Amino acid sequence: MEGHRERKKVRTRRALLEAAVRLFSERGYEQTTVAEIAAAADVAPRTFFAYFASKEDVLFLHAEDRGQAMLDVIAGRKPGEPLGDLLSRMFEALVRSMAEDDELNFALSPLRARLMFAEPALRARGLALMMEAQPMLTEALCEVYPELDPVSAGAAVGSFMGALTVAGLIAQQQGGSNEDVLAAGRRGIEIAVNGLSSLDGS
Amino acid sequence: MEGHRERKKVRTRRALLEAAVRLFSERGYEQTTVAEIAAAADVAPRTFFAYFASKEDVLFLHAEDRGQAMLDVIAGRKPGEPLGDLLSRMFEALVRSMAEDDELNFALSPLRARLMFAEPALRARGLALMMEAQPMLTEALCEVYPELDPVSAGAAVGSFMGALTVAGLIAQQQGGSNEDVLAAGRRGIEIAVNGLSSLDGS
DNA sequence: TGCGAAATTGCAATATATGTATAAATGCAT
DNA sequence: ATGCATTTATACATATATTGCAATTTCGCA
Repeated sequence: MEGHRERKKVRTRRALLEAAVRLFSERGYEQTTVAEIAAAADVAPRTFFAYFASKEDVLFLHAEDRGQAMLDVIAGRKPGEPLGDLLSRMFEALVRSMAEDDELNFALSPLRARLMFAEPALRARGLALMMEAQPMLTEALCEVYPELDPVSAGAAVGSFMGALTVAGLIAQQQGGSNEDVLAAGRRGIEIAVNGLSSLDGS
Repeated sequence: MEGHRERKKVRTRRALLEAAVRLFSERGYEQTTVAEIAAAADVAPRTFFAYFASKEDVLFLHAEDRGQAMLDVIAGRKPGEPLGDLLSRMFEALVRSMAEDDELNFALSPLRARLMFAEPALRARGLALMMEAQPMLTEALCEVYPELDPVSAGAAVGSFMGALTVAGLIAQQQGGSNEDVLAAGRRGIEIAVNGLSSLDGS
């Protein structure tokens, strides 16, 4: 990866990324144009699209890595490990992967979280990414739980991801901190594992 | 609703709708432009946006009605009714609402399902609509289950919707018929209600 | 018939995104 | 170092969605 060329590419990418994040922070996502990002990074507007497929993509880097992190956990199911345990481990791996996420050293995650809450376009994109991952997770799950039919495996993945996502979303909407959101996610997992019926008699 | 004016508006809306659906079927969603839809409906391109807020909107009519149908079921919780029973009734109401959905008489749902499977933009939109509804459902649930904290209620909604959605999605990806998809959704509900742990010992 | 409201339209403008061709920068072999 | 090949950056052009505004047409009704 040595060479002037590679280093310059990294520098340009970083410049675009920093410019985008700064402008998004200052003026909001919709109010920032690709042309402005390019200008702030001192490149031509067209060049932006050589580095990022779309304006949204700036905020969703390494999404595949996170999917892969989840798949890895599933593939490493311990013998006889119950579904809930495995999926809980998967969640913790996801959190860890997100914490290490930042391509560069400044914190992208908080901004993304803030913007995803405010900008419908970004919320939709985040959801879509998560949803697209679920059939893959389902397939992986079927392989390590051969007794599971695909529909049931899909239901398991959907129930799990849905519970932790919406629980986290509610916590965030109530003004919770990152830790609160995380705790809500874990609470969601618990409920998904034990079933909704476990909420009745409490 | 009498009057030449109203009738003409309905006719124009219908013409746009039919043209859009036909063109989407023939060439796909991305390959169809708003200008073409307008031309096929014999109106000016600008007029399209007087009837539909966006190109996507053509395929997501009455989404609020379906959300309302679900909210109505929640608000009508029978005394002491368990969470799972209520949510199952909600699902059946949703299915019924979707069956009655078509604004006009031709079947929009199968096309929408097919296109949502093929076109990422539409998939994202459908997901977003569903996700946006979940906090509302959560709030409604909290009102009729006062002992439920918001995060748990959110987890319940998310688990439920996630399970039925992904189970249905998997069934569809496996080439299932509409009935198969519906059955998968019910199976997903069952799993969400009983909990993922119920899948272990089977 | 003619007035006022509503619908339709045309035109302009902005933004994302993509294709294409050209120019510039860079790596490499000689 | 020089020249060639490859990559990168850029300028230009284009397609499309979407919105604002003004003009115009159409319609309902007094």
